[in-house]
Amino acid sequence: MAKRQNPFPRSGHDHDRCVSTALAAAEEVCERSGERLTPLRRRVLELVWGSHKPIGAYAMLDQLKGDGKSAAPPTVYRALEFLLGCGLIHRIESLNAYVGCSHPGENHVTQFLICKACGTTAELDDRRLGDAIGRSAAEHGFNIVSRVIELSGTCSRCRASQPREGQSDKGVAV
Amino acid sequence: MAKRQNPFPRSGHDHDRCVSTALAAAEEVCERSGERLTPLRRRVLELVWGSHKPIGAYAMLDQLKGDGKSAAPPTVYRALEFLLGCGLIHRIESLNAYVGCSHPGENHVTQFLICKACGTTAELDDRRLGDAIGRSAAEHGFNIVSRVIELSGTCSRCRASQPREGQSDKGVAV
DNA sequence: CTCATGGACGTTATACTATAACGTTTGAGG
DNA sequence: CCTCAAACGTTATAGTATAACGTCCATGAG
Ligand SMILES: [Zn+2]
Ligand SMILES: [Zn+2]
Ligand SMILES: [Zn+2]
Ligand SMILES: [Zn+2]
Repeated sequence: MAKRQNPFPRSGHDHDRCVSTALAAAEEVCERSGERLTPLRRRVLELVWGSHKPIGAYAMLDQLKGDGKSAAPPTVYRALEFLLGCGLIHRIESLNAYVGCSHPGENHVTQFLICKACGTTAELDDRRLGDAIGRSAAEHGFNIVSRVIELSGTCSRCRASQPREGQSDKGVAV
Repeated sequence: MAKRQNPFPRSGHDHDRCVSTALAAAEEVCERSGERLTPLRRRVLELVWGSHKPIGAYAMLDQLKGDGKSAAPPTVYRALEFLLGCGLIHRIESLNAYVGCSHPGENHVTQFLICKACGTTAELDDRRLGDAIGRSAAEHGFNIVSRVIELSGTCSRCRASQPREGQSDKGVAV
C-alpha cells in the first residue's frame, strides 16, 4: 500500500509548465498516431489546460471568439471530440465540462477528485482501485467498457484554509 | 468474498411487483420523514419505475402530457428534485437520466452498471468497493462528499444472446 | 499538371436538458 | 375563517450539444 503522491497541483506551481508539457505530449501522441493536431485543436487543448478546473464548452467558445476568429458551437465541439478520441482530455460528466488528461498516451483507467470549494480537479489513476471495480463488476457478470468515476468533496488545501464550510471561486470555470 | 446476487432483473420478472414495491417503500419513507408524496410526485416515481432503464425528464414529461393533465418542464423537474432529495431515485450523470433507487430508505453508497446493449441499469451497493474508493481518496487527503460511479458495458444476458456486437433497443428510454 | 478525394472547418439551424421568475391553488394549523 | 408556506401552473430563458450542408485545402492517383 505505497503512499501515493498528491495528485492535486500545489498552489504556487508553474502552470505554464503544465501547459507546455501537455502540448508537447499532444504533439507526440498525434505524431505517433498520424492524427493532425491542427492550430484550432491545439488552441482548444490550451484552453482546456487554462487551469486545473474543468471548463465548459461554451466558456471555451467565448475565449475562441475573443481570439478574433469566428467560432460557433461545432467549432469547439469538434475539437473536443478529437481531443477526447486521442485521450488528450477527459469529460467530467457530473459537470458537463472538460479537463486535460494528466497521463496522455498511457493506457489508464481514471478516477477524478473534484474539489467543490476551489473547483480544482485531480486525476487519479489508481490501478488497485480500478482492479477492485473491475472485479466487483465481473462478479455480477458485467463486462465494463467505460467508466465514470467522479468523486466530489474538498481537497486538503481547501480543508486546511477553511476548516468549516467553503465558498470562493468554486466550481467550473464559466 | 461472498458471492453476490445478480443485481440485474431477470428477463421475465414481475415488473409490476417492482413498481408496487417501490411505491410502497416511497409511502413509508415519506411517512417517516413527514414529506408529502403528492399524486404528481407519485406519478413521476411510477414513470421512473416504468422500466429498469434510466429515463429522461422530457420523456416523462411527454407521458405526463398524455395523462391529459397539463405539464411543463418544471412540473417534472420539481418532482425529480423531491424524489432525489428523498433518496427514492438516482440521477445517472452520464445519461442525463433518472432511475429508481433499489434500496430506498437505506443508507448506501451506490455504483451503477449500465448495459449499453439493452439499457438496463443495475444498482450495486458494494460496501467493500465503496470503502476502497473512500480509502483511496483519503490517501490523497481528499474528503468525499458525493460520488458518481457509473460503469457502462454489457450485462451477462446481452453477452449471452449476442456474443459479438450489440444493438436493439439500446440505451435510455426516449 | 489536373482532378478526384476526404478531412477540417465555417455557418445556420435546431434538439435536448434544466432553471428562473412569478402568480395561483391548496391544505394544515391556529 | 384566516394565515402561511408548500406545491403547482405557466411563461420565458439559460445552458449543453448535434444535424446538415457548403467551402476550402492538402494529398495523391492518373
Ligand atoms: Zn498546472
Ligand atoms: Zn480545493
Ligand atoms: Zn422490474
Ligand atoms: Zn443488458
